[in-house]
Amino acid sequence: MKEKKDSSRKLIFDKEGITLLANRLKQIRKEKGFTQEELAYQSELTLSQIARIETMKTNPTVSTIFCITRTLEIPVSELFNFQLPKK
Amino acid sequence: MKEKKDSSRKLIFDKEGITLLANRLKQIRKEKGFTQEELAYQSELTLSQIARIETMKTNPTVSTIFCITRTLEIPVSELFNFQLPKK
DNA sequence: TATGATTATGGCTTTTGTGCTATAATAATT
DNA sequence: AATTATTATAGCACAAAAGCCATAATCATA
Repeated sequence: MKEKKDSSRKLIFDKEGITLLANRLKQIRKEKGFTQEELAYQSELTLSQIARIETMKTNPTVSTIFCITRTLEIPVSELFNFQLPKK
Repeated sequence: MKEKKDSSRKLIFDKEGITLLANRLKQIRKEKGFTQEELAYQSELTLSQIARIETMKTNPTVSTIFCITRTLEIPVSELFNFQLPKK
């Protein structure tokens, strides 16, 4: 039988926002003196996941962000303290 | 052959943070006079996804959040303007 | 320049986010 | 009370997040 392709389905990957987030994370992490590995370990995430965020390879969930900001001891809003350009 | 169970693998679902986010979204959406459907449509998301966020059924990605804050015309940090309790 | 530390990447797997499509439940309005 | 608008829930499919593990690449610094 022919299957539906449903190829119109497209998930969002907001490159601009993800880039801004990546840069902000890298900046704050260094300011706080964490290596990616330390941040990962204390946040109970993997090193590869931290690296993927900082290199914009992934579109993290808010729970992941919450873990990170808890470790960095900053308000979540501080990690998102950037201007998202309007579409 | 016996297979590895790998049952230790657990993804994060930060219920506290997700609850705070849900409440904040609902509040701001109403203040701005959007229905869930209007917010979904203008954000190019589905109604079910907006409902799932507001009812804490999902752990949204940051790209989804970016779409929403663009529609609401607020900084991302405003949606995260809450105090995440430390673990 | 070699060595160690840190960051980046890649394959594979499992779980889950999100789309889609209905339908049910609840709130407003007439 | 009956309609209508809005919100919530549910099942299925697919794409992707994130775990795990290994290795490559880059950066410091002795």
